[in-house]
Amino acid sequence: MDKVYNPEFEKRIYDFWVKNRYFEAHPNSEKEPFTIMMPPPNITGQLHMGHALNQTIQDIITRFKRMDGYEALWLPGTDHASIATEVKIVEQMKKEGLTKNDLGRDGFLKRAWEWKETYGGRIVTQLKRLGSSCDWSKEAFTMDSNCSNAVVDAFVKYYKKGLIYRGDRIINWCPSCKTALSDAEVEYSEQDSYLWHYRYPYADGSGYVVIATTRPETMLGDTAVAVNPKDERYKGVIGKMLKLPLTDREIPIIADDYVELDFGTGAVKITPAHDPNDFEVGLRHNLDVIRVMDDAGVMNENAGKFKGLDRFEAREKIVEELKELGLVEKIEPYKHNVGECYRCRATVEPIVSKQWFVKMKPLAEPAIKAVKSKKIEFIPKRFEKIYFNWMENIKDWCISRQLWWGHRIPAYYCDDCGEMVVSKTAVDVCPKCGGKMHQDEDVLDTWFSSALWPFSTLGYPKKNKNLEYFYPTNLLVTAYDIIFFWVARMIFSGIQFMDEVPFSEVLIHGIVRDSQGRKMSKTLGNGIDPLLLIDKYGADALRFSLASGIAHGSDTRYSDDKIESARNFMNKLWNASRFVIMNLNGEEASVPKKLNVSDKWILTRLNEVIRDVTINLNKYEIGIAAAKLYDFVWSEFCDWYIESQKTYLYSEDEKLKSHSASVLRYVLEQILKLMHPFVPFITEEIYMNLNPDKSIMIQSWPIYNKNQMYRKEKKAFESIKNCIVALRNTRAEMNIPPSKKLKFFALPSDEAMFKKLTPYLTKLANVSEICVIASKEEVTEKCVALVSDSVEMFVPFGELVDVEKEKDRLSKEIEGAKAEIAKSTSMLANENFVKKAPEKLVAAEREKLERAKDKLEKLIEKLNMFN
RNA sequence: GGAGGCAUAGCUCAGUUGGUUAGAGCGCUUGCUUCACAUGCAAGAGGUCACAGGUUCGAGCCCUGUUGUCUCCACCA
Repeated sequence: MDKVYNPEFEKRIYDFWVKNRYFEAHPNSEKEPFTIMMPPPNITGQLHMGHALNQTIQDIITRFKRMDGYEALWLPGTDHASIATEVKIVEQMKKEGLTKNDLGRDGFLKRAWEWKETYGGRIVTQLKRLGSSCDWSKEAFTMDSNCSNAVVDAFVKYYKKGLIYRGDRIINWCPSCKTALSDAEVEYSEQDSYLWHYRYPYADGSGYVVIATTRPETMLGDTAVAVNPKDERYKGVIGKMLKLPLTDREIPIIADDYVELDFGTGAVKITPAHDPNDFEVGLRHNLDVIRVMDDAGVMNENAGKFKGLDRFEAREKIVEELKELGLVEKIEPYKHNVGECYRCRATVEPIVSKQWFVKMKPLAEPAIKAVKSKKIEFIPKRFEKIYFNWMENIKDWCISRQLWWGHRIPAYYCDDCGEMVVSKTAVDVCPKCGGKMHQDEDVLDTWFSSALWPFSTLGYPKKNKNLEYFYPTNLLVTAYDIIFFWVARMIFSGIQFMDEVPFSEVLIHGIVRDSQGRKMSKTLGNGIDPLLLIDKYGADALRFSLASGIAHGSDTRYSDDKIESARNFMNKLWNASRFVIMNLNGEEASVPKKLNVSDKWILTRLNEVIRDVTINLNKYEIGIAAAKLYDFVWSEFCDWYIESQKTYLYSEDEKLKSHSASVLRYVLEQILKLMHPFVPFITEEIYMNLNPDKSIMIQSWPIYNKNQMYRKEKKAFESIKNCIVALRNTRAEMNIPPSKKLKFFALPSDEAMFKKLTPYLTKLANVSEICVIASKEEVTEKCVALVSDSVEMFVPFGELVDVEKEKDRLSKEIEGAKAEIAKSTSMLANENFVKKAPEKLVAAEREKLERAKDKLEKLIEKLNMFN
């Protein structure tokens, strides 16, 4: 083994795992399944830190469950990402001077599939570098035949149940992508703008009404002005006609509760074709719907002389003309939220258009119930509130997209009579009039297919063994940003088509921010490429740094320090293993019958860690488990156990050497197994070094063994640790060089136990001689005295002792002991404490007080020795 | 407008159901090339647990309020 940890073995090991098909899961009646569906990354995607975190968490859980005896399936795949991919390809074509229409639908799709073949696998290759143990034999793609069948099946079933309809509604329109968007696909951001106040003159010339608007260009589509029926200011004018400026139309003043009394002027222009609220008002009052913009956001023929102008140019022009007409009352600076397309950032335009919708209320109801009844639990729980809030206020889901890349809507229209048929298979002839049928041009929202992911990937709608065995799945692991897009929709889809919720637990994690806490983004250029980190530090170091310090649902920060620290930990594990291996002489990992105090201590601690880490992992407390392992491996196994064993390993006694080597190997192998889910590569490399051709990833998870719990020896060893620390401490304070061997007198409380522990003292505190005494009278030299629970130590430093310094030190210790006594005394003097606190605690407090008193007494004696 | 998170050492964060003198990593200071590891070892400095109340024998933890900060949802033209 190399002296320094070098993760170059990662690729070899991953290939080994894949070759041996260790990641694959199959229906197995002997075992319970544990299934995780991977959130499918977009085929346009490049691995980023968010993926790395998401993958690390899923892989830790999958590997743990696999070792813990489950048939663990982690099913991977990719998403066709309809809009994102189409945008990318169109951009690419633009560079060649091509447009979608140049290629036509078939030509474009051919190109899109080629693009998918070229780039779609890139993200998958990248995921593999993280060590993800997913079952690649089941890899799915949202547009493969399985998933596409599921989409068509779901659409038709929804339609037959009356849960999908087609109609003219106001939807969010992206004039740049030229498609409808769902509500979830619009992101709002506050922008500086103006609130324009205009005069709309009465048709009879008797004056005017002032309206306020943030979007002057839509005025050309106004079909009314609304006021609140309770508004005294407008009591008499309801029903009167207004002359709509810049047009030859007249529009009525109507009364509607929707209008707020105290905002703006109390009079609102109503544009049903370009505002969701106005659309509703329009329905209530039977108003005309006049679209003034086309699909590209350019003013259309209804805009009169403004036709052909871009919407923002039109805004300026209209304001200018109104000014000239003297109809502008005032212009106030105003901040308001503007909706943007989540893909291309263009300002979204609410537009009335004919689209397909999923009726949400009937779907939301059982989906809410599923979480309320705890069939599904969110971890942490607070995200359930967010989920309920969304589900309870949900509006119908616009699912049609005016794109080509995606699942084409399985609806067919007759060219002659207009008859519509929704069908799983192509319909060429109209069942009504025999005319020619053509398929709907639109495709489905990309999230329509992802909503089916937990069962479409397992072969739905075909009944099969995988679906039967692995569905419903156990756990979904995702960041909080796609709860609405994805998690919620999977829940109602699962209930709808499988009659069962798709998973029982949803583990929500945060996002990875930069070292300053900012979101990583392309525009900020603060993104960190995980692949570069893997090259530099290794995937294990990246995984461990991500796993450390994460808590359910909270964000985490990336920093170079963190990953370096993780890499150093890998180096520590590597070198500890190297040390153990170097000292092996054919020993197996075994626990001898007769154990010494250090063995009993490390075994006790090992079992405590096994118990705790198992509990933590079962609760998905990955950050806590990682911290416990880090501390145990570094601060206990390496710093104390390995160090203590040197006294045996460097002795001449072959039996002692061999005994120590066996236990070291045993504990190390248990550690490797506990660490494996977190850092699979290094643990596999070391394990195979110890056990050629045996893979660690298919070994059993360590089991807590209460027969290896030795409380007395644990206490004894820990107390000797304290003595050693005290000696080192004193040495440092007294400026005694570490190389100088110490001699001292010891007055132990339990002599037999103390004698068992002296070898460690000798080795770890660099002590040459310990003279066990029965009474402090035997100490004649000038000494530094140390008091601990189990032993009093008198260290003759001779000339090196600085009397004043030592007196200071003792005085400080005395102060500490006094403070402790004072606190314990007052606690015990409190009747309520003695009466109400658990007996165990009161007893512990009494014992503590006794110990402190004893210590104080001894310390005072010591101090007196100097006076 | 509504909902939620966070506030603990210089920085990043732990702190499980309330119970020793509140911990770790990084950084800082000091000393060590001790035969697994300088990606290391040892020692040290550093905290009014945001603020104000309350519950309790006991509060970093539970409750109420305040302040700061971040996020999500809704959206009044």
